[in-house]
Amino acid sequence: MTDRTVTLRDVAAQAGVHPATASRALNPETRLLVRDDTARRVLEAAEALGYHPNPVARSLRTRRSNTVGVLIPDLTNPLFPPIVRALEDRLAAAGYVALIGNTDGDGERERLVFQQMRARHVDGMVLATAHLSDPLLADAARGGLPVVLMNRMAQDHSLDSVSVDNERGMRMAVAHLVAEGHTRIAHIAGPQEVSTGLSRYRGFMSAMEAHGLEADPDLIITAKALEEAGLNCPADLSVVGFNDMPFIDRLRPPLTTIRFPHYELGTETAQLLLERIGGQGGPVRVIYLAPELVVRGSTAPCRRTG
Amino acid sequence: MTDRTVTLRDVAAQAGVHPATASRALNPETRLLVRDDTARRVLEAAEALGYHPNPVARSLRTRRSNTVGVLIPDLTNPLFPPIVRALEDRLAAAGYVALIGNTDGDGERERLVFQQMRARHVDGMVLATAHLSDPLLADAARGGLPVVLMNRMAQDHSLDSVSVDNERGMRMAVAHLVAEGHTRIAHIAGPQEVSTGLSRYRGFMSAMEAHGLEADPDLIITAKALEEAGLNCPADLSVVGFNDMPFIDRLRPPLTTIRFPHYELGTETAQLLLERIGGQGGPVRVIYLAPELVVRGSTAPCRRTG
DNA sequence: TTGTAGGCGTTATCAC
DNA sequence: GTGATAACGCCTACAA
Repeated sequence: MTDRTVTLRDVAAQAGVHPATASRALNPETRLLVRDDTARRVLEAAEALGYHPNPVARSLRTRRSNTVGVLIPDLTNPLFPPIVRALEDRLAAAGYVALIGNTDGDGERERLVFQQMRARHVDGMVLATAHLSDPLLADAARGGLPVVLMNRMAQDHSLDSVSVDNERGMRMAVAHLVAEGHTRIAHIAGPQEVSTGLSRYRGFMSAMEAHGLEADPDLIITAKALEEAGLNCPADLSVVGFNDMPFIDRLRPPLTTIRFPHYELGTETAQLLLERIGGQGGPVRVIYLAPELVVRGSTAPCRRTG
Repeated sequence: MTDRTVTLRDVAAQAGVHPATASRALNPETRLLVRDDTARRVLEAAEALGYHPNPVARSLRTRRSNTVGVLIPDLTNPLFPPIVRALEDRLAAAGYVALIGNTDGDGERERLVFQQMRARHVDGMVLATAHLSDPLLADAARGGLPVVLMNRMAQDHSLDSVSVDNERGMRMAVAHLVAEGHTRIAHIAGPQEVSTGLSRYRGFMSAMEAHGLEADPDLIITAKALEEAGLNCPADLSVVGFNDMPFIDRLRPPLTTIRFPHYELGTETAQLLLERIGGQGGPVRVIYLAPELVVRGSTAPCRRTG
């Protein structure tokens, strides 16, 4: 039993048919073109020889790599592991593998990695990076490469995207605080150049307005170091965080958060991309996933009100 | 400017040479076989046409995929993102990409994913999974597929491996507690079937012995729910954790931990694998990476002693 | 229903 | 130094 890799010819020879016939028998899509017992013979031969089709040869022929590129800023950002895990699970179920590229938010690296992945002939791309230049995207679209944006949207809604609903999440946070009797509500804002930061700001402002509260400009803060200012949470103030994470319930006090369905974000993205790769057309889809409010110890009724 | 993919023939035609010559000129390894100005002409033509070699065709011909399989239990285990990130960084620098497979510690899935990756003709494998059957490993070895174990070792040291030194880490933990005056030291043990659990147990026992302390069997515990038993840390007892993590310094009290160099674990593993893929022989290498003690608030001098 | 033939894009082995 | 040729393993018109 030598270890030479067994090829389609070997299977065909063993089954006493032509390689073309063996190919047809082995491929579920074309099996019906071949007589039943012939097919069976081929299948048996393949099994007996331990035949595995060479995906490289197949790719060269079919011009599909069963491979998908995924661009993220940084895998060690705790946001991404569940997303990537979900992507890989869903893709694997469809016979695809993901090539992960970390860009660290560097536009130049994004460009580079994007092109390397195109060079590797990925069948589609998932983009979770913020700065990717639109020329590149337009280029990909023109070349017919399916692209799905993840947790990020095209300004003009010109591309498929799957995101969590940051604006809605922020409204839930504000509503919760209002329900606890709070009226002086601050917003510690993230960078406004990326869509998540902007959505949250928008959500904050619209929620404040909806509740008839004034958003004090002095309470829209960009730094993040006020816990140590001698204030006690939740006695002196309530805090709602974004993005639930492991261990965040072990802080003192446990942090009330808006939890986003990150795993599902990956699943939905993969699903949409697979449909596009499969040739499914249709209008651009912009999908939002709803967040959830997880109430813990960092929020409490307002003392002045309660 | 039609969008047909530009191939080597196109470049050759443009440069007025034979495709074989163009190939030689384009490949750094063989460029010296071609006359300088010819090479330059080819390079210019390639540049002008925006030529990118087709890696699939190249793989088919050279039987190398520039691809590496990585089997881990679960990417969402916070241990793995830095490791995987490091692997990908180092591999990317060498022109390789990683295919990640999550196995959830399920032996059957491990087998399956392993074989799928072989079928995809990966050039090497990184295995961070515990249960992989040795027949499979032997099979891979026999087939000449480079394999490096990560954070796991072959019992008989028959395979390359890179691990953090759990035993040493445990000895550091015990030594720290002893230095604080503690003598009644418990060990909350992980599963003993995997090498990490066993190494830590061994380290614990040897350290206790080295310090002339008796390891009370009642204090070797496998469950993990004793913090809520009305004990105050660090007043009533000191605690040392394993595996430093984000946010673990925000617990109350901040957890003293043994920190392992996870990023470096990935880097070293990738490095070793790349060398093996590159045909570098030599004896089996078993590499250990040293841990570090990070003292925080969860350990304090023993009251009885101090 | 099955066989024939050609090509996917590249590189390796010959010649010249 | 360069060109011709074949082959990597597979798929798919087309012909029989």
